[in-house]
Parts: sequence; C-alpha cells; structure tokens
Amino acid sequence: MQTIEKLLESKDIRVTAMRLLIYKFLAEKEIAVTLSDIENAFEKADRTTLYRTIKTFEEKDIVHQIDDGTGITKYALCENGCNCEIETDLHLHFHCNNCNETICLTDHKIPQIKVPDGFVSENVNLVVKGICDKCSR
Amino acid sequence: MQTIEKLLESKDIRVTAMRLLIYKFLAEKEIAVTLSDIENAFEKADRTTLYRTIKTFEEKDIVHQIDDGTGITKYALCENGCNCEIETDLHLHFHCNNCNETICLTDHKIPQIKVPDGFVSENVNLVVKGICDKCSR
DNA sequence: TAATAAGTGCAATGGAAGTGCATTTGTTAT
DNA sequence: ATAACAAATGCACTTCCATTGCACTTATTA
Repeated sequence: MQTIEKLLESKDIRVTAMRLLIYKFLAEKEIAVTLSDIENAFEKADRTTLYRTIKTFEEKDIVHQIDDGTGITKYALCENGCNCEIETDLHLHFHCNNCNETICLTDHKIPQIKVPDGFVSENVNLVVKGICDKCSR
Repeated sequence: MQTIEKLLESKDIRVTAMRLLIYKFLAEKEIAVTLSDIENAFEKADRTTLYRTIKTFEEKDIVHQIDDGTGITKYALCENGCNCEIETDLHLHFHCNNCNETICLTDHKIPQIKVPDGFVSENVNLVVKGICDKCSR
C-alpha cells in the first residue's frame, strides 16, 4: 500500500510497521473504534504504543475523535479532504443503541446551530442515537 | 420548600434530608455539575450516597445526564415539563472551553436531524463548544 | 412494637486515560 | 560504514471516575 506511506509522509509522520498496520485496521473498519478494539486486534503490541499512535494520528488530522456518549472515546479515519478542525466541515455521528456501534455519517453535515447572544460557537458535537440500518432490518 | 417534597413524591421518590439538599443544590446551580462538584458541596456525605441519589433522580427524570466531551459526566435538573426522553424535547448544551462550565440552553431546541434510510433516530445529543457569555465579555 | 424495606456509609474493585523511564529502532552526519 | 542522535516502542506505574458488595442505620408498615 504505497499510498498509505505517502499519506503518512505528507503529514510528517514517520512510517513504521505499527502505524501502517493500525492505519489499515482503521481503514477496513467502517465504524469508529475504541482503544480496546485496537488492543484486541493487535495483542502483540503494547497498549501505550497503540495509544500514542492514535494520538499522533489525531494530532495530524488522520483520525478524529468521537464522543458518542458511551463514556469511551472512539476514533475513526478522516475522509479524504476531511477538515475535522473546521467547524463548517463537521459531520454527524450515529450511535446504535442495539449493536453499540458508532459510524460517521460523513455526508450528513451538521446544520447551523444558533446560540444566544454573547456565546461564541467554536465547535459542535452531534451524536444521533437510535437503531442503525443493520439492526433495523 | 414544600414543593420539592411534592415533586419527589409525585415521582415515587422517598423524601430524605439528603435528597432535598441535593435537589436544592442543583436548583441553585445554573450550570451542569459533576459528581465531584456535589461531593465538594457536601463533604459530610458519602460519595456513594450522592452517586446513588443522582442515579435515582436520573431514573425518575428529575435530572438529565450530559456528556459534554470532557470525559466527566455532568448532571442538570430537568426543567418543568422537560421530557428528556422525548426526542422532540431535546435541548442543546453549551460547553465553555474557557471556564469549563456547561449549561443547558433549554429554549434552544435541536433542529430536526435527517438520517439515512434504514436508520432510526431515537435520541440526539448536541453539545456546542466555544466561549460562553460570561467569558466573552 | 416487631418486621421489613429503603437509604446511607465504608471499603474495595474495575476500566480507561495518561506519564516516566529504559530499551530498541531508525535517521543523519561525519 | 559507523558514531551520534532522535524518534518509536514496551513495561510499569499512577490517577481519576464510575460502580458494586456488604454492613449498618433510618424510615415505613403490619
């Protein structure tokens, strides 16, 4: 996967075996994953390494953090051209109360939210909870 | 405060000194509070009691839980007639990145969110982050 | 007033996040 | 090529919040 290496390099991240594996793992997943998920997938690797890898990815805008209300932070790959830090680019997340999975609804942007005078909106976190398409069938 | 007692009884919650105090504490606060906040306010009481009291309040829809992304769950009193469990009644929460306080914007209802076919929306959690009115002055 | 249920307090557990330090691996310059 | 250096990884440990089990106290009801 030459492309992943290029991507990492373009973000000033050194290419290591671990990072390639974790990137691939995230890319295969369509859902947001917890640190434990990654841990289970790579039992040979140390938790700290996985933790720091994810944090590195997060800093470099390769993954974004999701707070779906379960109390456990999840992570998902940013899409091509995803600018997580830009407010207007924020998409919403769907958390299934049945299978407990959280997915990015990338093409569903968050509508403009009005806040009272004096309040300055910098960021919006929107999680819709319910039953996902797999579980509702 | 006869009214608080009536309220608790109407929700099938036994009136105790502790519960009245905690209710009053929450009523005085305009912001959402953490368990630690309550703990600090009632140093004589045990943490467990406070925890279970809040949980009881939550079950009976007297308070609602707020996940503002700080990783610490906060709680706030439901307003009169607030039906937290009803989707259409959901208000949004504002978290100030400066003073770290979270408040309910009760009169700001969450706009209708469209989800893809197959997805069933049951609940929406919306947290706007930024600078609150006190800090922006 | 005895019996019972609910509320409270103490102690302990578990899970996730985060940090310090030693070791290994990779990069760069001589 | 190799020494010097920087980054990455692994291990151990700590902290913080959430949660539970059990004993004890308080309130309710028969």
